[in-house]
Amino acid sequence: MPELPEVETVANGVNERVRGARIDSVTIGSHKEPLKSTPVHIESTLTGARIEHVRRVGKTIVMDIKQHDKKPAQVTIHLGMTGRLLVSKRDVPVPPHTHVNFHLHDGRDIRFVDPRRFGRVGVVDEGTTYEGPGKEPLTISADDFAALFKGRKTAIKAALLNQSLLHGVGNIYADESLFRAGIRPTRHAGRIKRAELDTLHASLQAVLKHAIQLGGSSVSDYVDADGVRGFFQLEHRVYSRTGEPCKDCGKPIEKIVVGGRSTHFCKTCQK
DNA sequence: CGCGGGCCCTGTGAGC
DNA sequence: TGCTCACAGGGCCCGC
Repeated sequence: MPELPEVETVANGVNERVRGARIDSVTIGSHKEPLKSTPVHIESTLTGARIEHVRRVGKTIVMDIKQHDKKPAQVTIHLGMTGRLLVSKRDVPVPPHTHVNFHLHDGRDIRFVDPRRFGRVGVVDEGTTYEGPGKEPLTISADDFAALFKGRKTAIKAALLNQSLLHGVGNIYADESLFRAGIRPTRHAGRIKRAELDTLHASLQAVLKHAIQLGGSSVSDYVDADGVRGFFQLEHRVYSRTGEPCKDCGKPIEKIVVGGRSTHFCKTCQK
């Protein structure tokens, strides 16, 4: 489901609701795929901990927690394609596909729900900090951005999706930023001129910031921590607009496969 | 090491 | 109406 703007929206929403709360206990479901750490490890790290802060690193939600007499630790929550993180009162029925349920001392739950089970919940050892696999798209400099693609033969779209380079960009925002920069998704990353990479750097940051302001993109059923849909899908210029007229030139938007993902672009506007 | 393809899952909607 | 099939915002793992 979610890319950087959606994860940021969820993390901020959950942070506002649960910051400072105490975790009494944790219920963990029977499926093992959604767990990146063992149930015992998750339970021992979370039980009795106070939630200091909830934030985003790449596409991962990070909960900073503190247990009495222990070093700070973190819970990492990756939403995969269909994951949600819901804050509910305990008497609200627990939805199907709830894999981890954090029970707060104040009577609320934080529920990790994920039908497809591509998401993951884990804990980071006390005293270490989760950094994510790559660089932050919102704060990377133009120089560092350009350096990521040097010598890479892969398509620029595939490079944008590579989380060990930049973390947080997914299929929607890769397509949207390439359209706004006028760059064809299939171009070899290493052969793109510096001036074009500077344009892409600016387009990517602008599109991500705009999407965050609008609460992310709601394609199908994405909702934030309050169950509210985002509105950035109304600003999509190419993603999921196959055959529809380009907003700039009027020619139909094309759909191909790049890096194993559906890729939308305008053959006239993107060189 | 870099890169492409297959695979993991369930739910939804298009098309027949 | 009801069924089948393709496809979905992600990422790991494998082989080349």
